[in-house]
Formats: sequence, C-alpha cells, structure tokens
Amino acid sequence: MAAQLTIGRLARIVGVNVQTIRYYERLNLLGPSARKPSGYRLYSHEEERRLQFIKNAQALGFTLREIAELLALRVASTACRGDVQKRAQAKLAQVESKVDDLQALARALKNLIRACRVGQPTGHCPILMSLDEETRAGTKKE
Amino acid sequence: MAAQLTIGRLARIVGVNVQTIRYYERLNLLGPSARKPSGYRLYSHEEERRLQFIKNAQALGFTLREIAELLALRVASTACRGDVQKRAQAKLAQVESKVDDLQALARALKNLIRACRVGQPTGHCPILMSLDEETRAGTKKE
DNA sequence: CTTGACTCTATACCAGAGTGCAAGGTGTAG
DNA sequence: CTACACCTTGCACTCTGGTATAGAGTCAAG
Repeated sequence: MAAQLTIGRLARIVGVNVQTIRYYERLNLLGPSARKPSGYRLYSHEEERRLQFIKNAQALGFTLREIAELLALRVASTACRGDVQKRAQAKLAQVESKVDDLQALARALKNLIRACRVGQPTGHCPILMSLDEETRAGTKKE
Repeated sequence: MAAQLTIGRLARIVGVNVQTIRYYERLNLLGPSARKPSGYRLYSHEEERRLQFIKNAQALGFTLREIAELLALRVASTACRGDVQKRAQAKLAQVESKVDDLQALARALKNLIRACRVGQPTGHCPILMSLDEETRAGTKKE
C-alpha cells in the first residue's frame, strides 16, 4: 500500500542520486508527500511516477523549467477552461516543433549514412564533408 | 584569394560570437591558420568551413566533445566506413527514439486538451501517464 | 596623427544540472 | 546498547557551453 519510500529507496528505484531528488525539491519539481517526525522525507507511488516523468521528459530534451510547466498543467485541473488549455496548446505546439526538428535531423543523418555506405575511397568521408554543406537545409531554429 | 579573415569577420560570417571562436580554440576545435605580426588571428576558408561544420554538427545534437572526435576522425580519414558511420548510426537511433517519445507526449497533450474541452475534472493526469507507460519502451541511455 | 573600431590576453562570470562533503540525528539488527 | 546504514541541513564544488570585462595594442579613414 502506498509504501511510503524513503529518499534513498526512491533514488534507487528510479535510478537517480539522492541529492538530485533534493535538488528537484528546491526547484519545486517534486516534494515528499509526508515527513516522519524525525524529518525523514517520505514519498508515495505518486511521487515515484512524477520523478519518472521528470527523467523521461528530460531525456526528451525538456529543461527542468519546461518540465515544471508541463507538471503544472495537471495540478490546475480546476482551472480547466482558459488558462491551462492555452498552456497545454502552447506546449503541444512546442512538442510538435521539436518533433519536426528531430525528424529533419534524422533525415540529415540518414542521408549521411547512405552517402557513406556508397563509400568512396578513403580520400574524403561523405559524412564529414556533408556536415558542412548538406545539413544546412534541415537546420531550422524555431 | 583565401581572403584571410580576422576573427570578427569570421564570427559575423558564421553567425557566432567572437569569444565563442576563442573558446573553441581553447578546446582545440579550431585554430587560426596564421597570425599577423601583431598577433591578430587569421582564418582561411578552411577554418570557416570547419567552424560551419562545428555549428552544424552541434545542430545535429553532437556535443563539442563528440565533435572533436569527429574532426579527429577526419584527419585519420581511413576510418570513414567504420567509426564515423557507427557514430552517425548511433545518433540516428537516439534521434528516432526521441521522436517516438515526443509523439507520445504530443498525443497525451492532445488528450489533455480534449478532456479539458469536454470539461472533465481530469481525475488522473494523462501527462504523467504518457511518459511513464508509453515512453519507457523507447527510452534508452547510450 | 588622431579617432574609433577592432584585436590581444587573461580572468571572471553566467545558467543549467547536478555532485560532494561535513557535522550531526535516526533507525534497526544483533 | 552499540554499530552501521541511512537521513537531515547547508554550503561548496563540478562540468558544459558559453559571455563579459579589463587593460592594452593595432589598423584604417579622415
């Protein structure tokens, strides 16, 4: 049952450092659901998922600040109409633009790899050469 | 010909900061091909392309350290079909997996927005759910 | 030959994302 | 009741990828 985890256990489960969890707490990303009288932090399954989310979102290239915004979207489910929806839409646009960028990048990499497979004599590597010409097309800043 | 550029000109052409160029020099990524007697750095077209390469590779998600390695490979250009290609392929795999994850997140955001529109008191957050179920499959650390 | 834009070196600083360490309190197994 | 692992706070440090600043020298136009 909601097996209240200590910080060390949580850290081991999710695979992060104990101090990292405390660092996230400073940033208001993740706090303990309770404390023992001794002051020990206690985390429930909810917090475990939240931490997992943070780690996953980070792997996707979101900054901690952006992750905080994503997480804020769910807290305010009372304020559903209006504000939250606008934020969610903004985030969606951001995410979709990231997808586009990464897809362009993937295309560029594929081209490079293909060119390389066609493999010239070792004189000049197409991958290296194309990095300074080819790629520019796919490179977009939002 | 080979209109030896000063650092400021080079910076403007490529669109980076002057100190960034000097910073890359400290990291042995890019040095001037010559110096005026006064000590002014002079860059040839070669270096301009190299800087462009650095910027492009960066846009593809390579770190400066990785870029240094790529550039080193260029020197030992025997390695094209092996090493460089492997690196590019690894990057590609990373990028593609990120795209999948982001698409999952985009779906989750769309759900959230729709749920919002319907006016549900969204008991459980689709955002947290998105990344801790869907995503986990694709999330790899290199 | 002066002025203003440019460059030099060196050093310090910034944000983001942590990591480490000290000095002390807690929890539990033997 | 003692050992030992674990927890607390607070502060300092790391690394990456830059930016900024100071104090001095250089270059080109008027």
